[in-house]
Amino acid sequence: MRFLEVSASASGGSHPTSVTTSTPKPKATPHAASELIGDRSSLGGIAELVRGAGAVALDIETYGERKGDGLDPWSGDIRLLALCVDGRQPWLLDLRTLGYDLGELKTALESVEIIAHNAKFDLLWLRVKCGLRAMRVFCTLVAARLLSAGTKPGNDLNKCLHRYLGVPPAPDHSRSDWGSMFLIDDQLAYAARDVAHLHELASTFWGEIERARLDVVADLEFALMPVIVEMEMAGIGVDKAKLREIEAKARASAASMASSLRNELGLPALNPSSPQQLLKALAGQGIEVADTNEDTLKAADDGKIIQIILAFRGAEKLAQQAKSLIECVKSDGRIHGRFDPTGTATGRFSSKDPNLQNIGRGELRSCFVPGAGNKLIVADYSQVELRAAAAIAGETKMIEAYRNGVDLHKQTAAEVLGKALNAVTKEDRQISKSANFGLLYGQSAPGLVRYAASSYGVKLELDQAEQIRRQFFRTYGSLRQWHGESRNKADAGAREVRTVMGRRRLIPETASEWERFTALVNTPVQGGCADGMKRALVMLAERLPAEAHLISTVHDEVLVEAPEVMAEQVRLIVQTTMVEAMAELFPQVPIEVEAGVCEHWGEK
DNA sequence: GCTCCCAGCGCG
DNA sequence: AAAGCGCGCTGGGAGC
Repeated sequence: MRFLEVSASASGGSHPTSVTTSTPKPKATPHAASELIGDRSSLGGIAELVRGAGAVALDIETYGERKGDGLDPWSGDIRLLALCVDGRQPWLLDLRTLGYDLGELKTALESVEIIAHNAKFDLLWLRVKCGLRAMRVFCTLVAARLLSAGTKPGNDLNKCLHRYLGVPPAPDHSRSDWGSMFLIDDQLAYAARDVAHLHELASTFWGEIERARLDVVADLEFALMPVIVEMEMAGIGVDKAKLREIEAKARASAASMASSLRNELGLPALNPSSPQQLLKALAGQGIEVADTNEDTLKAADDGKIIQIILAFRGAEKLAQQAKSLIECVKSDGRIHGRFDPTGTATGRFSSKDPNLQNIGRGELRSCFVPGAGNKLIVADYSQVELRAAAAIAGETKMIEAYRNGVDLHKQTAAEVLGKALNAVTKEDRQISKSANFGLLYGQSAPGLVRYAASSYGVKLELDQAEQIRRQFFRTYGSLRQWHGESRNKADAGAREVRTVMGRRRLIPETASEWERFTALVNTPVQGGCADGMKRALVMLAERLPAEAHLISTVHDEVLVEAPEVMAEQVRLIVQTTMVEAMAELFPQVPIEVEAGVCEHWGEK
């Protein structure tokens, strides 16, 4: 199958670590003797040995003022670069003495496979500080996560070394002071130990990956890693002044809502951000509710207080998000959020610092803008999870609709409500939209009522919802059959589920039958689409002109920044590449991508 | 003063 | 009997 070849050029298809079993294993000796290298004349020799080895284990230690958890290459510095080729003692390079120009060593590192635990972290720093562009990567953290997806065994290096190689845990010095004039022996021993076992760990992992038939998806993840490093380094431009305006406005609005709330309730000390206090205050007004979340409040709407509470929350959330975005802007005026391709159980990305995958769809998105002379290309898959589900279940009725260019939500409305296609109202379509997305993953009738209300503002009676649900599965019989099979597997105690690419999610022994069922129907769809998106990103990195950059991705959406003069050309590349990448995983169903050239993210 | 968990909510 | 899934961030509040 062609999709097996996606990473061929990037990761080489074969891993040196997997064929080194004939060469002597690294001697896991103590490393107290490791000394710091601060002399540039050593770099050439090290480069030569690295080049000859074909693969090098790598780890860095960083320092600088950290806000909260974070330390990033735009405010911090690399102190130590630890390298190790198989069978030799590690080298500890003092970059504070050597500087960031690695000379021949840079090109050597770019020509070999780099083995690291959480390689994306190290590679981002080395990319920003030293200009290093890794070509081939083996990340032992990614391997560990692919093997353990769906469970939480703890995948930090200590735990992996212990679990897979039986190496006893050692004290963690990663957060010690790496900026001081002299590093103590414990620090050096720690840095050396971390890289010393990586060849053996990678070799063991590759065996496990192949045994679990996760090699295809591992190759994809490894090929993706340098692409994500480039994306994080590029970052995304923001209009800071506009963000400040939004924050100020939202904050003022929240304050005014809060005070009118205190007035209405006669509670001058009320903190409307406290669900506890709110619950009590509402009870005082005769409004008895189980909790204060949005759906519950809407259901108990008195026409006055509830409205103010919701308005307060909306304004508060907006102010918060704007504020945290402003704080995330680095010295280059851009936001360099983190994307974690193996941050979820299903294979989707997670995103943090800031989370760029939950930015409100309102005015906030218009603050994300291209740099001078550039445009944004904003592209997203159209209803991709529904298409994937149709392909997986073999639901010809849906597939035919897509092939014929029929509006699927409208068709579902017509079928489910027993109307003619041209008699379907806007509200009918909205109901069907929530049915399509919710029922797909096992949503019940009461769940459908809630979902329709909160996501689409559609009021639905329970018996209506039950009717819709029945009719939905009567219409889409193959979908019902797929659910039935999944139900049977769940009842039989299924312990894993896979995407078409072979990505695996383990189902814990302790999972209930219901949890098994939802994992069984959800993962192939969500994870399968994630696989397709990741293939698209790798292919895009190869196809985009050098002046264009991937800058963000949100599950089914991609943002690219490109010079205005080539924006249209880039738009076309993005669109066709995304379609191609996904279609190869789900060839049964047409895949569609909408892509536009935009002045800001909110423009769609 | 710090750490941890929960409720609530933003997105796909 | 009843049940959509997947995330990260924030403030409140409890506990140390």
